[in-house]
Amino acid sequence: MASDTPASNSTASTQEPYDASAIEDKWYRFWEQNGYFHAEPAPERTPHVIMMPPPNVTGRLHMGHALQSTIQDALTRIRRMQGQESLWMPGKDHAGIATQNVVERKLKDEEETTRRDLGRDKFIERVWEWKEEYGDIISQQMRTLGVSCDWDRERFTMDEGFSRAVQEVFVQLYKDGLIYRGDYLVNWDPENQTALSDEEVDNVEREGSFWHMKYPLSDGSGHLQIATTRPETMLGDTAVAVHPEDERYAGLVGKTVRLPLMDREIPIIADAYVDQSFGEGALKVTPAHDKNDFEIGQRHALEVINIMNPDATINENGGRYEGMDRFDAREQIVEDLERAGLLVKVETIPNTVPISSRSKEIIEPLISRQWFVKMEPLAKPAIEAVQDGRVNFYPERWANEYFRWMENIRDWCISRQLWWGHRIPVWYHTTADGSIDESRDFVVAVDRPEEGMVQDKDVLDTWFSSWLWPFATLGWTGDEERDAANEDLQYFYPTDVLVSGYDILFFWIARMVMAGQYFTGKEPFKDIFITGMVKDKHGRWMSKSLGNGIDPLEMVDQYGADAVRYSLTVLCAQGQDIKLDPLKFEMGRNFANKIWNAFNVFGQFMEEGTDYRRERSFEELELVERWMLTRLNTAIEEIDDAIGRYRLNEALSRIYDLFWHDYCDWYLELIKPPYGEEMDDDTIALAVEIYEQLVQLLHPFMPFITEELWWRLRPREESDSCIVSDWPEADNELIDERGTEIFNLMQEMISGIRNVRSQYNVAASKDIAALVNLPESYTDVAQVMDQYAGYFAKMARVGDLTVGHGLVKPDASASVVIRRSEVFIPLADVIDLEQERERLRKEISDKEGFLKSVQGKLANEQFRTKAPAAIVEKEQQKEADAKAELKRLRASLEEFAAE
RNA sequence: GGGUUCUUAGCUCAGUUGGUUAGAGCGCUACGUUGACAUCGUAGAGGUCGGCGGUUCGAAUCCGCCAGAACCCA
Repeated sequence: MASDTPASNSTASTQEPYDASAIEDKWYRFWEQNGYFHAEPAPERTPHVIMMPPPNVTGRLHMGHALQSTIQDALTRIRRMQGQESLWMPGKDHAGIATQNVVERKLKDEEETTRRDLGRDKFIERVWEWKEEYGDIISQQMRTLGVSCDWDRERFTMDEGFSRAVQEVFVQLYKDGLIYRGDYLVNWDPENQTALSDEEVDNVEREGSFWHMKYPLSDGSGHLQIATTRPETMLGDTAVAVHPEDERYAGLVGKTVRLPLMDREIPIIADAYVDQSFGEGALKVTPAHDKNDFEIGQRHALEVINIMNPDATINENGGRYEGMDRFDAREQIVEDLERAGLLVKVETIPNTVPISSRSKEIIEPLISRQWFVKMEPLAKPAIEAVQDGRVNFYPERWANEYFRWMENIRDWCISRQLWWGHRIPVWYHTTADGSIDESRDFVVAVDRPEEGMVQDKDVLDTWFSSWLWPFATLGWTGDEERDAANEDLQYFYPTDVLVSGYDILFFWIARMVMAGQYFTGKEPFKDIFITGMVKDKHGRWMSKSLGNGIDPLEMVDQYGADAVRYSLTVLCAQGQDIKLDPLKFEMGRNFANKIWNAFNVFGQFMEEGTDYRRERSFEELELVERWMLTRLNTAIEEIDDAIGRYRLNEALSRIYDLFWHDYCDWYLELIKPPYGEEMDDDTIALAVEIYEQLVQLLHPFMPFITEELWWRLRPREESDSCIVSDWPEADNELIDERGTEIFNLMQEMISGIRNVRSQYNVAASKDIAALVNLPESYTDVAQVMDQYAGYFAKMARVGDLTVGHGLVKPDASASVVIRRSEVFIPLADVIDLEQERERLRKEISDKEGFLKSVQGKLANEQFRTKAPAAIVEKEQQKEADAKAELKRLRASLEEFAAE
């Protein structure tokens, strides 16, 4: 079964730094070929399902993908190790405009041809060819990150079944009265010549000109002054509006003005929409080219004159400006107005301009016949789902954004004048010459209802397919019986958590909730984990134009996939954006190197092919071993808890700390045999056992190196693998509280001794003596410290340790005070009395400050009565400790003073 | 104009329900290479938690106002 033989448990220790590139590809192939990523309905297990936000087929891996994939993979791997049937469903989005643009550009560059030259069918064929050739690049790139998604189930929004589901959905919504067709003002992208939804338009603040011009009154009694940022739209003006309460214009309402350049008479109307204080207080009304004007036009039954062609040139309604581009026409019109003496002034003002998020072209509002989804009925239950906690946002605050959008929702323009996408399932009768017969009703149906009918030429918004992603990927058809018999759908849906960035909260996440509820009756996921966005190190968006992008593949190449994953995860805190400096990947690389080398500490003593595990009672373990197990088992609970709250950075930091600062810095240092001696098998056994659990805890985050190391720990079954090993469980039997307290005290003493050594520049190789003076009551502590005097020797080069009660401080010794205990370090040959006095004075002064703050609290009657007893007790303990320490510190100082 | 978030060590940032004179990584200083790791170790310096007020026995944490930054929506 295993097609790629894993490494033997080679224990050969290496002196080389860890080289990620040497192992990562191997393990990915191993996992994939052994089917570990694949999930199947398994009634005896609980499923865990994540739907990968499908990247565009045109996509290349960027840091945002890397971050989100890493998080999804970590969650998927954790649940898999916890025994759930963990499905991470990958796929890709056909990305209508983006893909069409890419192929059009290619046609132009390579063949100097256009889609129109080719014709629709040929063009679509070419897009499919392109998709086959290049559409898989991002999936290949994602593999380098180690993603464990179920590639066997990979779906594409244009797959046959998926496409059919999209059409079914359209038909159903139409039948339910939630889809309608109409002539409305839409966001028109002149570059792509298609309508866009409101969400695809970015409002960008720019500096713009504000032209003030005169509209002469028809009766010759003067003129009205009007200001606009888009003078060319005047060609389509059909009224001038003033505020009904504006006294300046009270007498003018009902009169008409003569529209300059067009020589057309248009009425002066009163409408409360007009802002009296803005500009001149008089508004030119162009119902065909402005959203607000459109509404004013409806209220006053104004004529609607469209002056623009789909390519944003002026059409036949624009008089002599016909054929000019909108911006050329603007210049010409301004010039003509000036020549006619009708231009009053030009101001420069900040102006919000709508930009197509696709082409970056300025959007033109245009009256156009399009298909819309009525959103309000869909929004209502989607709001309730979040209110009722059936769907939860992490972090919670995103719920507010969601509500705000949902509550102010506007109908969704879903038709696009593109060729690449799901064709709208609407059919028209034709006349004898083949053109659409407008006198007969259209038919909405997935399949051609009648020979000779033609299908609507437009396609649907890409998001109209991706909002079905959570269930359409599982084969949903909309047919109740068939869906009930669909095991995948029944088992895996609804899903558990969606991981995505806030940039597509409205486009996609919110709409998925709606679609899930409407078509399946269930919310598509329980949790929504919103990540921050990856920015450059100055906090700017990464973009091609700025050239500030950091290529994840390059980083993987340089630091290793595990390192990239580590750093991204640790930096991803609670929805904050990540300001990424490539140097951050050193954190991950260094950590990988650390654990790699840590293996050698015991690995060098291991014999190949030996399973060192053995039964030993907890009580008979060495102190540091019991302490390490206590740390581990305490940490596991905290790690599980953090994961449950989607605080992966916390969980991972905890593992890092445990591995580096507990396991490496203390545990390994203390179990190391003296130079030239062997490590005994019992010690190896436990070191391996703990190391294995650490490696497992780390595996979801750094899968490659942990898989490699896992295999080196002992002989494994071929069918086994770290990726499917059992997630460590906290064991309360393996906690030694008293031992841990004593060990902690020893740690503090060792730190103190090291501090003294460092202060007096005692050579690292020089042995020193130390006397540990303990309170009378610490009989067990004295016994343990005596027993483990070796720890002081190893960690602080204390060659001669005395442990006892009531010990007298030797002359010329430094002292370290820890609560009620102290350590004397005789340093006759090196000690500098004045320096030691200074050190003690500083400690005394620090401690006094501390004591003062504690006593301040305790002196407060309110604190004693109102604070919880446990808190008060804690403060009392602190006071007692501080007093004891001060007493000893002062005594030491006095001794020196006497010398 | 409305909303959200952020402001903590030189830099980048953690800090769950308010309760140790605040933590990490990097950087900095000193020392260190008789074998796990210099992608390292040991020790250390460095912060009145943006400002002002309030609530509270107690505030980096909760509330209000102000200043600055970013984003979303109009």
